[in-house]
Amino acid sequence: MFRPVPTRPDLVAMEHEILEQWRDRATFSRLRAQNAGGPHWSFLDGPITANNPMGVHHAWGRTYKDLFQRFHAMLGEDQRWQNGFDCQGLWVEVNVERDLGFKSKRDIEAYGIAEFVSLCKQRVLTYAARQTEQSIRLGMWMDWNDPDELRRLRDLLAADPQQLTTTQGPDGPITDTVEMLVGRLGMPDLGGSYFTFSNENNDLIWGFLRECHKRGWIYKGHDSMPWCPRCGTGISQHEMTEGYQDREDPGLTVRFPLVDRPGESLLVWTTTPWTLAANVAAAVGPDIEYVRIRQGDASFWIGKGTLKQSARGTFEVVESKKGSELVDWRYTGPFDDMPAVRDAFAKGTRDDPGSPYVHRVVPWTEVGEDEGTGIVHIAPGAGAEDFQLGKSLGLPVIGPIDESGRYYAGFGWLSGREASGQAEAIVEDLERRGYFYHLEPYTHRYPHCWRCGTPLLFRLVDEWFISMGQVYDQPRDTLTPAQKAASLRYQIMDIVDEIRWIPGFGYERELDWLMNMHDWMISKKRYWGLALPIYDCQNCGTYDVIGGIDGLEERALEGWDRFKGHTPHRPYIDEVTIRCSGCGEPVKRIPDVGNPWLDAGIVPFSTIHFREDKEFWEKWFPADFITESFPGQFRNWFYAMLAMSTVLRKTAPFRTIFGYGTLIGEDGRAMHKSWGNSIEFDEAAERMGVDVMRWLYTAAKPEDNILFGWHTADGARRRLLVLWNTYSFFVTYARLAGWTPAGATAASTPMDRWILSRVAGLAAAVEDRLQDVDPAAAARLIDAFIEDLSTWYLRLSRRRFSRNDDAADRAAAFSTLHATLAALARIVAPILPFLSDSMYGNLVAAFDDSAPDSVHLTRWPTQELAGFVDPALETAMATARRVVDLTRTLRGTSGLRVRQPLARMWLAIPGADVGQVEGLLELIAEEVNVRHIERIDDESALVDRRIKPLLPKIGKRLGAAIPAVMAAAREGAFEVHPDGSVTLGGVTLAADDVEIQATPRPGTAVAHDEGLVVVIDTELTPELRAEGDARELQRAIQDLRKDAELDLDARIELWIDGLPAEVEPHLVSVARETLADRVTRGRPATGSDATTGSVELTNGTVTIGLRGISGPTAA
RNA sequence: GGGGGAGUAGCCCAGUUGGUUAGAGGCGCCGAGCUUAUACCUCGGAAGUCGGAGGUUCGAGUCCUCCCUCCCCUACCA
Repeated sequence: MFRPVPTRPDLVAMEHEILEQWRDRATFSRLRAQNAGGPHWSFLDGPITANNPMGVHHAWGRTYKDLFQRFHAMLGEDQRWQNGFDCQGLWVEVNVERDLGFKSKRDIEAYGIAEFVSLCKQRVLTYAARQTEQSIRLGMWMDWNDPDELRRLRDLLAADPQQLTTTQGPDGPITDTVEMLVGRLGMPDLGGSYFTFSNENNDLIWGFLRECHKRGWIYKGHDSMPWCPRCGTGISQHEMTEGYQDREDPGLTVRFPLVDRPGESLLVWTTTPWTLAANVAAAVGPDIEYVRIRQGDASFWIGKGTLKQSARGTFEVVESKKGSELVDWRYTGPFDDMPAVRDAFAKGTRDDPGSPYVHRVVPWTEVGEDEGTGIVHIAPGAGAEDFQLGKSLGLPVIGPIDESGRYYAGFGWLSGREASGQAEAIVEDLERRGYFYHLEPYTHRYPHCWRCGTPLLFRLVDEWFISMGQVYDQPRDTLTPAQKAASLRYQIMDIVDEIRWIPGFGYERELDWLMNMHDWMISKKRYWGLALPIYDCQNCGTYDVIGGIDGLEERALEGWDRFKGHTPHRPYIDEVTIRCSGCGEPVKRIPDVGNPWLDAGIVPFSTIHFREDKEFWEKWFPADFITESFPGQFRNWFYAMLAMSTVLRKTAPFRTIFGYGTLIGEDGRAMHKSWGNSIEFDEAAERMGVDVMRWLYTAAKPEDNILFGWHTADGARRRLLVLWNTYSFFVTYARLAGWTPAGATAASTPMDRWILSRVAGLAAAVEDRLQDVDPAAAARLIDAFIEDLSTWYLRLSRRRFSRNDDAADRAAAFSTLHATLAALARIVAPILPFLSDSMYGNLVAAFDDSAPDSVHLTRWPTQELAGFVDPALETAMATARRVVDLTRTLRGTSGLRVRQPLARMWLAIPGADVGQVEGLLELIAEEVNVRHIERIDDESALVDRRIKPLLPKIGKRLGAAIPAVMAAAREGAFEVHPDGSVTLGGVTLAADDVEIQATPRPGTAVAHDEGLVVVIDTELTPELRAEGDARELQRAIQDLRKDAELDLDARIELWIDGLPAEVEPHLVSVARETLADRVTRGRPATGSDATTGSVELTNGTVTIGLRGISGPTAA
C-alpha cells in the first residue's frame, strides 16, 4: 500500500525528512559513483563570499546551479560538484574591523596584522560553515565540507595556528599544522569546497602576474586616484560598480585676484573646497569668450555664457576677451602663504625649474560653460583630470591629504584636519580674507566606496596596474595580428566571441566594458588578501615579479625561515627579502595586497588542478557552464576569468554563461532590513519551504529582477499544491481501492493515452529547454502540464477512480495516473528535489526493488516514454477542450448550470480534426452534461455571418477606401458571391482577402472559435428538469457530508423531507452516490445528532438531514 | 554628462513587417459556476487619455521629432 498523503502538505517537514533520507542513504555519493567515468559536464562555481550568512538572493543563483547539475546528472554525466568560497579582501576586513570596533588602519596595525589576518581567516571559516549548512538546506548537492570540521579548524586556528591536527580527506587522513591545512582546503587530497585564500590559489595568481610582467604589462602608476579615507586604500575602476550616489556638495565660487590687473579677479567654481589648498592653476577654454563685469568697486572675469548662472546681483559688462588671451595671467591663490604651497611652487615648473612658480591661467579645451564660471580650478594632486592636465603642462603638484584623508603638515590651520569635513571652515576663512564670492548647494552624482559608503577623495598615490593595451581608433575586424598582440583588451574580446552569452545582451555588455576599461589596478593598501609578489627596488627602480612560492624561496635573501610554515599572507610573507635583479640590493615586497577579483579570476585554473594534475585539468577545462548574477560581474568575475585565461592559455575559460538579474523586495525596492521588506534565507526556507523558493526562481525570467516576498511565494506554492493534490488524490483512492503498481502501464481510454502522450512530450520538451539553458520555459511547460493533469485529465476521470465497477477500467486509470505521476516526479526532480523524491519514494521506490531508491538516481525519462507520444490525439484533445470551454460559456450566458442536463447540442468542427475528435464526443458530452451531440457540417442555419476584411492584405491596395469597407463590414452590408468573393462598401474583394466568421444570432446560444461552432439546445423538458433537480439534491447532500466532516467512505443515514414527486424516481441513485444506507422520509428527531440543511429545487424546498452510521470507517 | 532600455487596466506585464472594437498571461477586485482530491479550479465582469505634445499615413500602442519620468550601463568635467 502507498503511504498516506495528507491533503494539506507540510512541505517544510517533508523537506527535512528527505534531507535526512539523503544523509542516511548517502544518496549523493551514490549518484557520483553511478556517473563516475561517464561523459563529463563541467560546471564551474563562481565563489560566494564567505562573509555573512547567505541570503535569498544567493538562493536564486544556487537554485540554477543545483538544478543544472542535477539535470546533467540525470543525463548520466560525470561532474566535479565543487562549490567555491571567496575569502580574501576588503569585504571580510571591514566586518572584522567592525566587530573589533576599529576606526582606522592604525587600529589594525596596533592590534597586530598577524592576529587581524587570522581573524579574517576565522571569519571566512565561520561563514563557509554557515553557508554550507544553508546550501544543504536549499537542497544543493555539492561536495560539501563537514561544517563542524570547518568550525573545528577555525577554533584551532584561533588557539594556535601551528599546532598539528588531522582531518579526513577523500583518500584518507591528512595531518599538518592547522594553518597549512586551512591553506590546503579544496585541494584534491582534502576535497570539499575550494577557498580562494588557499595556497594554490594565491600561488597561481603569482604565476599569472609573473606572466604579465614577462610581457611588460605590469607597471607602477603615479596618479590622482579615487581613494577611500576610511579604508585607507585606492579604489580601482573595476570596483566602482554601484559606487555612485547622489550627494549634495557646496557649490562654491571663489575669487582669484589677478597679480597684474589690480582690482580684477577670476571667478572660479568648485564643489570640493578642500582641494583649493592644492590649487595650482585656473583653466580657461581657449575659444570661449570671457567678459569682465563690474560690481561695485570690484570686477571679475567670467565666461560670457555663464553669466546667468554665476554672476550674482547687478553687474555691468566692461570688457571682453577670448580665453586664449587670458592664458598666462598670474593670480594669487587663497592659500599661498601655506608652507606646503610655497615649497611646491619654489621648485618652479618642468620647463622653467629655476624660478618660483606663480598661479596662472592655463588653456584647456575640456572647459565648458554648462556649469560653473567657465574658469576651472586645477588641483593636480586632488583630481584625475587635473593631474593629467598638470602633467602635460609640467605644473607643480600639491598632494594635500594622507591616507586617512587628513591634511598633511604644511597646510597651516588645516593640517591634521579631515579634508572632507572642512567645507564650512574653508568658506568662512575665505569670506574673512576676501576670496569668497558665492555659495549654494549643488547636488550631483559622486563616487563612494563600494564597501563602506564613504565618499571618495582623489589622492596622489602610487598603485600597481596591469596594462590593458591601447584602444585603436578603427573597427575590431580591421586590426592586424601585431596590433592585437600589443593590446590585451582585443585578445580578450576574441575570447568573448567564442562564448555563448545568455541573455544575449551580456555579450555586448562585456565587449563594451573591454573597449572602455582602463588599466587594471591590482594593488590595495590593505592587510587581508593576496600578497602581491612585486619587489620594487628603492635603490635602482627595478621591480621583480615573483611567479610562485618556490621561485621566492630560490630568490630569498633573508627572512625565509620566518615565513616558512605560513600561508602566503601578511605579515609573514613580508619578512622575505630578495636581491634586486637590477642592482643587487636587498628588496622588500611592496606592502600592498591584491585586487580580490584576481582571487576569483584564477579559479578555472587553481580549482581544476591546472598545475598538480594536467590530465584532470585538460578534461574539465574549459567549463561548459557558469551562472551568476549579472550586476557587477562583467567587470569583475567574468572579466577577471577572461583576462587571466587569455593571458595564461588564450582560450575561453567557459563555454556558456547564463546570467540573471537582481532580487529585490516585493515592494519593488531593494531589500533592506530597516525597510521591513527583507527576508532571511533561513526564515524563508522554514516558512515557505525551499521547493517553493526554487520553483519561484526557476519560473522567473532570468533577465528581469525578481520581486521576492511572501505573496510572490504564495503564487509559486499554489502551483505546487495543485501537483500535490493530484498526487494526494491518487494515493487516497489507490489506498481505498487497494491498488498497487504491477506490470506495464495499461492505458485504455483516449484520455489515458492523451495524458501519457502529454507527459512523454513534456519530458522531451523540458529536456530540450534545460539543454538550451532556458529554465523559465521548462517551468512554464511543467506548469501547463500540471494544469492539464489536474483540471482536465483528473477532473474528467475522477469517477473511474472512485465509483467504478469496471475493474479493468479502474486498473487502467490507476495505472495511467501512476505512470504519469512517476514520470512527472522525474521531470521536476532537478527543480523540486524534495517534492519529487517524496513522491517518487512513495509511488515507485516502495514497490519496485529494481528501481533506484531516489528519483535523483534515475535517468531522464524521455527515451522510456517516447512510445506514448501521440501528437494527433493531443491536437484533437485540445479541440475537445475548446468545445467544452465554449459550451460552458454558453451555459453561463444562458443561465443553465452544468448540473442541469441538456437534451442535445450541435457541433461544427474544422475538417482536419474530425476523425480524432469523433472519438472524444462521448467525453465532451459527459463533461458538459448533454445527452446527445450532433455533428453538423454547415453552421449557416444556426448563425449569422460576418465579414472580416484582412487589412494587412488589402490595406496598401485600397488606401483611402478602407474606412468605407470597414464600416460596411461592421454593419453587415455585404454580398457574398458564388466564387467566394465579397462586395462591400463599393469594392469587391477576392475570397482570400476576407475571412468569414460565424456570429451568434440573437436569441440562440451559439459560440464559435476559429471555425469551431457550438450550439446548445436550451429547451428543458420536465424530465430533464427532474434529473437536474436530482443532481442538485445530490450536491446538497455531499455538501452536508463535508459539513459533518465525514470520511470519504463513511456510510450515512439520510432524512429527506418535501421531495417533489418528479424527483422521486431518482432517489435510489442519489442514495447510492451519497453512500446512504438508510433513507427516511421526514426530518430527523429533535435533538438528534444529525446534520441538517435544505436545498431549493424547481418545485419546492427539500429539507435534508444526515448522520454517519457508526462503524470502523465512520468519523 | 555620455550610451542603452522602458513607460499599456489597481499591480506585474504581452502586444509580431503600422490595420481600425488594445489585450496573451499572472496577481488583486466583483459576480457566477464547478467540486466528497483541490478554502481549489472554471467561466464571466469591471476598470486604461497605450507617459505628454506634435508629425508622417486612408489608418499609429507600433514609425519620426521634442519634452517628462523611471531603470540599466558608463563616467571624478570644475
